[in-house]
Amino acid sequence: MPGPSTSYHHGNLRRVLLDNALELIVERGNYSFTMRELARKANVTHNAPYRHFADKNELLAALAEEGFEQMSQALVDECGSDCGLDPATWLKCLGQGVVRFALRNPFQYRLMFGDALADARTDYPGLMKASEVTFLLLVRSIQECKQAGLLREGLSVNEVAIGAWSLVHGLSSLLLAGHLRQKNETTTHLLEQLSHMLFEGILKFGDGPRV
Amino acid sequence: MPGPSTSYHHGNLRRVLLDNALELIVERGNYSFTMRELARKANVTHNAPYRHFADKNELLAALAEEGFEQMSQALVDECGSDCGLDPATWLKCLGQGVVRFALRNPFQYRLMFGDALADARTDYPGLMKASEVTFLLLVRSIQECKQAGLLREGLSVNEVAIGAWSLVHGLSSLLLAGHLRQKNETTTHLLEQLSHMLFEGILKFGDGPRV
DNA sequence: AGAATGAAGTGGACATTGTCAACATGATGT
DNA sequence: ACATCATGTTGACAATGTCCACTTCATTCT
Repeated sequence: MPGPSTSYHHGNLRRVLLDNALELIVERGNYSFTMRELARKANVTHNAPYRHFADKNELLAALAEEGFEQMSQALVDECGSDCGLDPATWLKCLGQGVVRFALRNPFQYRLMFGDALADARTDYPGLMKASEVTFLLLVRSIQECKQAGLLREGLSVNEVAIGAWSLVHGLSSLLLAGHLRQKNETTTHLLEQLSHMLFEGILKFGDGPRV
Repeated sequence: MPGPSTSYHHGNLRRVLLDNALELIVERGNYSFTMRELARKANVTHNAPYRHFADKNELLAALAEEGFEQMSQALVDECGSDCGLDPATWLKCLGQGVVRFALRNPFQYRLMFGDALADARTDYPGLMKASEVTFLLLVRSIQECKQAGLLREGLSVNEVAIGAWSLVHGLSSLLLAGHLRQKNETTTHLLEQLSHMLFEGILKFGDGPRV
């Protein structure tokens, strides 16, 4: 039963903490919130949050994990969960989907790929797992390209996957960090040009998917 | 005169703070050092550091700025400060130089491109300037390519610059974050493959620089 | 030369935070 | 009915960032 809000046990604290944390991150553009602050916002004493997260990093890791899950979901929604007819088109959709997700959810994306967790990332198996699932989507689309004989000679699936991820993540990252003057070109135009560039680089017959 | 270390005025505090901060960052892999800690390490009272940096962020920004300056210097050292004979070779050298700098100075690179400063980046003009100087190196090499008639039809210098930066920064970032299993392939082999991929994508005659 | 100004460092006070230990509450299972 | 254990509470403590008033010293102005 959805609880009497006055009960001794909150019953929903973990979720509330995560939601409030993300809200504060978005509001302020940084990770400066404190655990005690979260406790106050949830009408709970200063130590209650620590029953759910050992420290702030563990909470951030949980947020990042959810971010990967949302991104995977968004990609499947937009591009389907496997190659339809044309694997190159699938790859293109996935790549552009990543950038769009980043622009739509800048703070989650930063959490997922940024250095807030840095080397500590490997301490959170759930997070590692969630990120690998996402990566695998892109890898599979490239495997399909290879099987369909679309890749240039001498290119391994792994190399192309790294190249595609680098391009896509690099663009997202630079856009979010404000390193790129957005100039006149709309983002969608830019996405088209870069997709084209990549496909010229990796596909046998250049020119990318004929859509 | 280089001072008696016992004098009331430290005389060199700013530099010492920066050096010690970077040392702590490298040691711990995060930005958890405190200002008071830096003060103790420099044999100075807890408020002295604030005469040089308004807060921790300003200190981090200063470190990032020096990082950009070092990277520019490294690139010029390795690749020269302008196109020698072949602009495509220059571009290739610069791109690979960025990745190598990132791998050599992972913590500085994270500081420069990571989200420690995030949106606050624009608050530090010196940092913005230093980063633009670095970016300009790559842009100039691409302008030279364009002038030499090497670029494919329909590709603007700006678009190619964004593509090249994205690829190069994305790779560096993913490598440092540990998102890529390094697998068998040595990094240098990977760099060659990705360079090749990019050049196939942007150059008229594919195949990249003939070196 | 001597005074004045201001940059750099000191010292103390205070609210806030993370952390630890002991305790209270209530849901769950046998 | 009772024991157990996850969840939340309470109180204490050292460390931190921040504010303010004070000191030291180098530079500049007259």
